[in-house]
Amino acid sequence: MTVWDRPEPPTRPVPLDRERIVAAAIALADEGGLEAVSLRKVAARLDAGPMRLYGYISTKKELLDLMVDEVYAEILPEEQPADWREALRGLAHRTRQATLRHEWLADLLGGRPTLGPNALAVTETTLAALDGLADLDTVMRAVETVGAYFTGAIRREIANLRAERATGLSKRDWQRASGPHLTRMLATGRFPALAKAVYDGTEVDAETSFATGLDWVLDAVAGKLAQPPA
Amino acid sequence: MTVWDRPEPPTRPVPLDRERIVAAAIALADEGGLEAVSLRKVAARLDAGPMRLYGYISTKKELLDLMVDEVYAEILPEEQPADWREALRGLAHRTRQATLRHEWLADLLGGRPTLGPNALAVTETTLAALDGLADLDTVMRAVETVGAYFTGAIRREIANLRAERATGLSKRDWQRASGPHLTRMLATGRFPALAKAVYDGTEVDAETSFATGLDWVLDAVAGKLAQPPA
DNA sequence: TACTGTTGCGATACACCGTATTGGCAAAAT
DNA sequence: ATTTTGCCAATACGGTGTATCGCAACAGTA
Repeated sequence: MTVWDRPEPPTRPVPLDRERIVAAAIALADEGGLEAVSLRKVAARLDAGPMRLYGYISTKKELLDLMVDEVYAEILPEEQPADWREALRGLAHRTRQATLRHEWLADLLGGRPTLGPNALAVTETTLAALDGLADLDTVMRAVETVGAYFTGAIRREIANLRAERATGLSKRDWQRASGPHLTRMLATGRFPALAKAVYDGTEVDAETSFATGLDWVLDAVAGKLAQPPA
Repeated sequence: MTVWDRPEPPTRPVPLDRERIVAAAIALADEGGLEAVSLRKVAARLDAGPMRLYGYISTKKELLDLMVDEVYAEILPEEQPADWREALRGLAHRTRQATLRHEWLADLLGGRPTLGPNALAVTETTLAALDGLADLDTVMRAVETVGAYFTGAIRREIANLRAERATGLSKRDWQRASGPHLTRMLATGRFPALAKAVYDGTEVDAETSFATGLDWVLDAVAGKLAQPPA
């Protein structure tokens, strides 16, 4: 009896933990989107039966929450930002970059309150950067307003990106590619302003558009933070 | 043989159309959320077999798109708004109200480019209200920035609302209700700014918070629209 | 060492999903 | 009256999340 035909021992089960499970789920999602994440596939990637996961996770929703919080670790700034504006701008851009790396995050962003440790840490450093600049309510509103902006902007950006990817081409050709549908609609003449926008609009790249809108919002916040509490 | 025991004729199949299908789907979603919408249940509500729907709809995603566009009909303003600010503010508030009536909309908002006729009509009147106030690129950025804000804000509001509903109580009791988890986290002292925010923060109602953030963003837009094109 | 209790894992099972395929039946056409 | 056509229902398939259950390996005790 040689070594190589000795029957495998029944595959000593590799010990599992949340980290490994979450990592496997993220890998699947990065490769095939959120819809490629099923408990069965996650388990298979860890050489385990599906039910095994329930020892570490109580539901699929919980797994999704853990995935999100894991990505928040990438969003946490390396050092406490210098001023509030840099803190908020950095947060927005890091969130955007993380979402470009993990597109599935766009489907989850803002869908549920983020209470994981990493998300809390992100919120903490953000609040700390704004501490004392105005009364608490104003600070909260500032953070939430900026957060609402970049959350929505990122979602839209990913949505457009996917649509372009699906039809195959850039927004310029998009009017044609997006099918007869839109073209026909615009041709009806019922949407003159929209037609002008589609045909005459400059194609701006997503990042600058994101950054510009962000600066607008930050300008607005600056104005409100400056005012003394009523 | 009397009338009432005459055997039913084999249930003359009610003729179907997209409208009825979409209406049934929306009704289901209003009652039980998006996860209550399955082609089987929609069909059942119309006394039809599931496969029957495929004569009018080619995929479930398409049905969801149709549902969204149907709600955009509620968002369309009744009359062309007077000025740009009112146009954008109204759009934001109507979208929010529609989402409060159809909470599932929050799960779909911003998830996909909206190309249905009603959504296009909404975009059209919005663009028309801003037409000529600045160069096209600036106008587009204005619309997109405001849209990103209220999209994100609405999603967060619904997410919080669901969380509160799940734990049962208001945000004030939420720190306790949200389970040992958050409380323990805050008690670690690793999140001083966040703890202060949670414990000392005023509870502001969602609508004013939404409106305030919106006004900030509109102020910012006003500043940019005022500037002459570079 | 023999036996027993416990624990954790795998297999099985259930209800449901979106959708492809098939077959029969009623209406329309010949 | 017969054939053809078009639509609808039924069936089927491969997937999903999760409850249940039985077994096998280990721990502790006599």
